[in-house]
Amino acid sequence: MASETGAVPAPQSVEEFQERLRELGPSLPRRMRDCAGYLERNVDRIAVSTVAQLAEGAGVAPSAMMRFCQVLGFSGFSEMQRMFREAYSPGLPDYSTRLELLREEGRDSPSALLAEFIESGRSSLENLAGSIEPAALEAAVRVLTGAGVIHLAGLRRAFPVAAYLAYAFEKMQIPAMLHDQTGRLDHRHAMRAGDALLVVTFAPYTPETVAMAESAAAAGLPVVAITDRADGPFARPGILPLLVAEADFGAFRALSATLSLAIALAVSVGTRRNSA
Amino acid sequence: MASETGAVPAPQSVEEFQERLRELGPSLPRRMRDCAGYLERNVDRIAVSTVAQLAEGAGVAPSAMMRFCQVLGFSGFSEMQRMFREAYSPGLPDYSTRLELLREEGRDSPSALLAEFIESGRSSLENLAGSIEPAALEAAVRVLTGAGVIHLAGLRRAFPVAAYLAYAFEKMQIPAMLHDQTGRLDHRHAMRAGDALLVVTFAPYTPETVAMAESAAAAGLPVVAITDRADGPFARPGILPLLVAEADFGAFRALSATLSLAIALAVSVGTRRNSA
DNA sequence: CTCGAAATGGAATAAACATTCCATGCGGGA
DNA sequence: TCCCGCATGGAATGTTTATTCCATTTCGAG
Repeated sequence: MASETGAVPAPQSVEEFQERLRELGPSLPRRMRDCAGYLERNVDRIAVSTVAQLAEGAGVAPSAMMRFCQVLGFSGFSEMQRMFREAYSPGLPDYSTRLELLREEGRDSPSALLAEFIESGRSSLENLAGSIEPAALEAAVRVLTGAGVIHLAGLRRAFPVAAYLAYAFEKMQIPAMLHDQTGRLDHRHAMRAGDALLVVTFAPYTPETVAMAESAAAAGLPVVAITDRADGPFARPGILPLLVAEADFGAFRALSATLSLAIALAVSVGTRRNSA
Repeated sequence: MASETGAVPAPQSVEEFQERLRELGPSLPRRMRDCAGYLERNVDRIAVSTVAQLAEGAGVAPSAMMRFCQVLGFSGFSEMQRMFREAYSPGLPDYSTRLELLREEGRDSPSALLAEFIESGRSSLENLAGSIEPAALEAAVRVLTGAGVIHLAGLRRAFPVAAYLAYAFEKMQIPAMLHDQTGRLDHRHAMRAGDALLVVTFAPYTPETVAMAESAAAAGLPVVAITDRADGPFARPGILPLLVAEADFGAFRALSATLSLAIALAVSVGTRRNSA
């Protein structure tokens, strides 16, 4: 019985586990597929649940869940759970403890404030991971890769993002121009056919930035907009919105998610252009 | 037996739990103190361990660990563990699954790249939470709160941070000046007695920024430096370094931690100045 | 429609586990 | 020094949980 088809070697890590789930997902009988689906969507619960709880969540009998573990190559549920319990630490090992300690410095202390910004940054990042549309991102990269000069616009609190994009493009030797309104100079006529515009702006939108996006779109240039609302002034043809919901604390936000998105966009474009 | 001293109400959340641990830590018998100490340092393992495992880790008998749970106000270990297992979800519900999905778009896809930046951002934030010195932060806030004009310097990849600080201070109506080197104009003589300088720079340091910090320090102005290495040019009297280790992915970093620190600093200063 | 193989759910069994109880040890006060 | 009371560890117990087995159902091929 050693060389049977079912004698698979059993996943050694959470990554292998997820891979296995998806690779044999479709070829499985119905109840097994229910198990696979539920576990895939609730990997994080495996370490802290009983067979019965997971089975109920998946809508199957406990024995079905058991058999599923064995199909995956484990000797049983316990062995599988052991793997998850051991791999459990890296998540937030003493992260919340650290935050706790920072907060304890006092209600209005700088440390407590920092803890809040760290926390909102973290939740913004998680949110971004779940809400970004890979297809939209891919489309944006394609548009910018094909452009002659990439024009960058972003003012007020969006300015740091635009500035960082300008730095990154320059580093990668990609033609880009930052429209920073120095001297109130409006360089919109620097945008020529074949160029593209990348704007960054959040509600309430800065009029100058919106105007620039509209004039570019009217001229037929492709426009990519990093923004925070789907119903803003960028819901019109010719403009490709990339949504990022940044959690703010008080009147300010830490821009973690926005900058991550921006830099990923820039590096993708850079990689693709320089390898062509 | 309702009004006995030992009839404590039992913690309802992880925070309350930690608080309770610390408040009755010193007053406990030896073995109980061992339990408290070990649990405090391994809060994250409680949800995924058995009594026996925790007891062994703490170097006590299982029954001692049991009694400790009851001292805390729980009916037993199971009740305590239930609390931790339930409180466990909010952290990363399907966060790692989302990242996994993003990565699967393809090795060099924009989504996969974004996932990497999100991940390094998150780890930078966690790192910052653990490495920041509340005392140093407090000192920096005090220095900047007492200053006349706050001068801001940061070029190249540090420029977005300096720019965001300038935006935040302006919003809060705090006198600040961004030294952005437009027109190669060096405004260092705008720094007068009573002012302070806040610089942002990372290794390899931009010479202009370093020079500005040195000239300010030489003139006796207080200088706060947001930077990434303790052994840089800011290891000298008169300069207060705030260290932030930003994980970078490839040649770029997402600046999440740096910006969080910067904005926390700015808001702290703003709050304190405007309430005075 | 019929047969056979695979799948399924539920009940029975076995293992792991939490919890309690009690005998023993240890330290502090008289 | 002796005694009392609390603290402690280990064994016994009862409960929860995993696991296996088997009767029944479902599905697909002929």
